[in-house]
Amino acid sequence: MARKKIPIKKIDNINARQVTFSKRRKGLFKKAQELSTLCDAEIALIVFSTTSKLFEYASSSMQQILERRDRHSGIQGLVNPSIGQQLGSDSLGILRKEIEHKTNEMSQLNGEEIQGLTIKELQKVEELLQRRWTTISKIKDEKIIQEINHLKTKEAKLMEENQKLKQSFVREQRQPYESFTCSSSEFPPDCGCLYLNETKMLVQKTIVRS
Amino acid sequence: MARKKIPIKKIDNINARQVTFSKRRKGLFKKAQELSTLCDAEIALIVFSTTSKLFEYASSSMQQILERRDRHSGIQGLVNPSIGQQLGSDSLGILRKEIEHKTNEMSQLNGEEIQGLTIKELQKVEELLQRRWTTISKIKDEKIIQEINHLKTKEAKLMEENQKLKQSFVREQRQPYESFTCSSSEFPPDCGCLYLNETKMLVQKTIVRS
DNA sequence: AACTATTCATAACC
DNA sequence: TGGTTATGAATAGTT
Repeated sequence: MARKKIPIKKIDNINARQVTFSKRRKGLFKKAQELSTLCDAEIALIVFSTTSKLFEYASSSMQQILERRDRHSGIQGLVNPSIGQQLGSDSLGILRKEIEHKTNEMSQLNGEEIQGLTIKELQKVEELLQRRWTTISKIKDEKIIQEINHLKTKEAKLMEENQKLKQSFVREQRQPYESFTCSSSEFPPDCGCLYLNETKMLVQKTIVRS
Repeated sequence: MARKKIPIKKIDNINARQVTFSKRRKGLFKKAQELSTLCDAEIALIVFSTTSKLFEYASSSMQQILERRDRHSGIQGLVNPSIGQQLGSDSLGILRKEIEHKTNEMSQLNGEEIQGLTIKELQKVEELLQRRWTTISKIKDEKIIQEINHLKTKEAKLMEENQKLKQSFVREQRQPYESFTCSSSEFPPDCGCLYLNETKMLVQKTIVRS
């Protein structure tokens, strides 16, 4: 964009690259800030130079934005949509909306009047937000577990009915019905295993690192 | 930057704001990509629109870049980074104790060394811990959803088998099988709840601060 | 760091 | 939305 057009590929000359990095980085950050202001968008920008120096910009709090992204990514497309639309998906849909709503609520509280607060007030708000988050998190977990329990109940009923059907065959002196699905060994059915895996990952994520 | 210079402040007209957002966002992402290519920089860009839609760019892997940033911001060697990957057999109890131990370790570490840290360092630690929390929370959710999906799959299979059994009755000129409901459906002590408790303990020990 | 000659991005208009 | 254009901004090369 200047005296000459340059191809968009890695600049060979180290010095030129360094200069370009400085100039363009500055431009990029300015653009990010402008977009954020003009359009009321929440923006996080992280840049590592070749020399591993870190530059970052965040329209609000970097921490907050990354968390928001975590949640956003976490909620999307987690549920297998091909199976059982009739059952759990509605409650999960509600759950999804609830989380979204609460999250927005929090964002608003954060963004609005934060400038006029004293440190003590900020501490209180911080505490409040933290508590709200735990509450929401708890509610969410409970809902999901309700869903699991509901499914387990249904499974149990189905299995029982299934069993009785098979027994009916036997009673009727028929040849035993040949089972064709549900070799329950293909997937560890029990929560013990789930819990184990969960815990393991938990340990890794918590302790290992940095 | 066009027909007229506009002031950098929130655009009032909602429609105009939306248009500007689209255009400038595109420009911003292009610039980010160019900087990354030209200068061999690692870049992550996260944008939330006013409508909470997420747009993101990462020169490599977003997760990787965020982790790199964590590492960069984090205090090095604060936590003992060694724990075995092995974890063959049973021993929920052992695992639980290990978590407890490690968690205590962390608390102690936090408590002991906390005096020697500057405010900036404390902020970084705080941010790191919170991000870890969200990460764990996300992983947990994914696992639980997996469990739900698994149960749904199982349910579908059972229903199918059930259906075929019933059809067999019909084919055999029998009276249609009469559906029934079963009263007690017992599932094992719920892993979700157990896990949840575990998580909350961890969260409390991890997050409580300042 | 400045300074332009250029190219690029984009505000307004369709 | 999706294109066009006149103009303001960004910047590559130079000093």
